[in-house]
Amino acid sequence: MARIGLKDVAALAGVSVSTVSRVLRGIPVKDGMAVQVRDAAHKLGYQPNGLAQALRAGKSGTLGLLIPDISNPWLAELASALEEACRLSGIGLILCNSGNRPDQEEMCLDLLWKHRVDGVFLVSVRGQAPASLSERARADWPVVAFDRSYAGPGIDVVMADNVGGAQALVNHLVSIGRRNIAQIVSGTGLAAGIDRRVGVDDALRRHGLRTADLYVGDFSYASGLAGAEHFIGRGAPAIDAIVAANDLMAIGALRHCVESGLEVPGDVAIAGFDDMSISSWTSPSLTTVRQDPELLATAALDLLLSRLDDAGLPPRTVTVPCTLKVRGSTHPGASDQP
Amino acid sequence: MARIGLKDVAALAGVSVSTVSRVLRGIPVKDGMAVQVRDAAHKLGYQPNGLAQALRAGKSGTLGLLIPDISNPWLAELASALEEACRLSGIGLILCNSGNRPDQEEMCLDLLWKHRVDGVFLVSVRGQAPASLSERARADWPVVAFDRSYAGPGIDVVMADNVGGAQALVNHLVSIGRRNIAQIVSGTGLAAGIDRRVGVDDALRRHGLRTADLYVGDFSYASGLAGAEHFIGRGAPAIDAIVAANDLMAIGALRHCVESGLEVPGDVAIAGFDDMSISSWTSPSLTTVRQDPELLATAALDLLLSRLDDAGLPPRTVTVPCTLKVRGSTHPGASDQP
DNA sequence: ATGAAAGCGCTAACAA
DNA sequence: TTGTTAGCGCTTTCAT
Repeated sequence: MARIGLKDVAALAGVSVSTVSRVLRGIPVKDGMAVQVRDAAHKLGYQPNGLAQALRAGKSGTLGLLIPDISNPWLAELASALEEACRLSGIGLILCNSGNRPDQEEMCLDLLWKHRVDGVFLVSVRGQAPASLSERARADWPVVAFDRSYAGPGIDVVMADNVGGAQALVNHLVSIGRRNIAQIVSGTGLAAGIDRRVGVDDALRRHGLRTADLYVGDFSYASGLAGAEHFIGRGAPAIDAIVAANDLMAIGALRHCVESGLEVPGDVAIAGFDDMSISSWTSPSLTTVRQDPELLATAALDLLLSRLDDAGLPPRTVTVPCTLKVRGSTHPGASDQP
Repeated sequence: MARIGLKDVAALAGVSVSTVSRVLRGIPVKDGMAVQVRDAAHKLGYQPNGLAQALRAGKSGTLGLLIPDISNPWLAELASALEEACRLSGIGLILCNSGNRPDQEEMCLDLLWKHRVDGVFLVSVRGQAPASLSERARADWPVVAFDRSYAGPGIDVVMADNVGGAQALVNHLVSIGRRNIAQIVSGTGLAAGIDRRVGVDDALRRHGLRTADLYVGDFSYASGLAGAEHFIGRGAPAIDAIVAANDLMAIGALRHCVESGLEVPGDVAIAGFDDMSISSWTSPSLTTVRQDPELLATAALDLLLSRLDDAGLPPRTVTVPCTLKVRGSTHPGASDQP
């Protein structure tokens, strides 16, 4: 059974394909003609072939999003926000997940390219542009990256104010009397991790303090668990606060502390970065720095749409502010704030 | 700057487009020709147009996945598993997220259809097939649904053994002495929720028990929180266990109990269904029934691939077994099992 | 207002 | 072995 095309509809309606095309595209035709054609189309269950349309038009009308790990709740929230922003603009969004594998990231870019998405939102695995991206750039493929280290010709960047957020967080910890602050940083090359560390170090310095202890994680729950174990594993902890470079690690650290019988925040305060919905589900709930997915998403979409309009635009970088969310893991009374 | 096509490569290499096409497709040509052509292609930065290829071939070589909520960690894990399974088979997978809105679900199906994915994995918002699906089915669009209520012509179904899993869970609770078991069920029309309730009710009956109390949720964390509040809100709880239809609700219930100062599992045991990675991050970690994403994913892919091979296959339903995961929320000693 | 025809970029059947 | 050509299904001049 062959697919139904414009031709079939035209035959049934007794007109030419161009007339059918016009009717379907809303271009004026003789009265009565429209209904007749639409009728035939409906009778045949006609569905336009988007491939042919896109091939003809030279664009697909959909955007792509590539994320490294769909199981990371914050990335899932960012994806949701982008999806929603695109929906409001009447644009389709398709998602690809690279599972944290650089090679798979290339494959996903190829897949999106193959489907000729008009532009790509890129959250990358590493702090280094995928090799194939420079080829694409040559072909004017608009890309918005969520990592400043990608900034380059034809690539716009949206990022949270990681440095400022981290500073605000440290100021908070100091204000509640913490002086021995340990850090769980990220060993991945991602700019977000680097900037957060810079922010923390900087703020500590301003308070005349230094990082009490350091653990290098990888943004995962497991590494947060390991980090806390490293800090408090042997005897009474010499630290009174742990700052993790993201919430996943903070939640891991929190769990280790709680399971070890420590009081949080009494013995040790714990804070993360991102603010995912699950971050307020812990007991105590997690103090964190929120990087708002909606804000990032709308900024990213604006960037992409404007570049779609004018490919000659210079590379731009937009920085979105963060918000400190004080909750139970640093402030006993604030246990249930959203 | 025009896009580079086969024609341009052909011109540069001084051959015809078909020769270029052959070289790129690995079809034997005269020695030396291949390198020369490949060279030209590389020099021009040629990238094949997947749209044209797919249009020509009548298929895109990629599959689609439509999920209702990317922020649901279990769905994210299912998506990962499908992605991985497809990757191993050398097939591309693109994802769409309907954000739990039925209208958006239709739009996503349209989007996937527009991109002419060769088949679709569908996790639906409701226990009712999207209207547009029946149109597609007419056009031989292979669909694998993760909900038995979608079973129909041209639609295969993969599901976990929800009834069996729920029964095993109740047997466990009874074996540890619980007799007053409350249920947080799901009010959505999804078959999974219905089946789990059937399994629980059935197992209770076999033990000569009945549901001690019931709350109707919606598979969300918030509704789990509300459910537990409903059960234990007023005075001492008359129940000694809570079974939720999924982990998200169980985690909500767990948090409410812990925050209320109850001992878990001492005062009340809590169990869920699904087994997401975050389910073992709670304190105590959550007893649950695992429906394995890998198992479901490989079964679903098998179904889809076989139907791609032979569209005439009758509708099939595959049921995958579940595994009881006993952890700290029902069994104090089991706190850290994976 | 409508139809014929060119062509988007590619592959495959057919010729040479 | 290689080139020519006819479409895949659609939109869009260009004639009519």
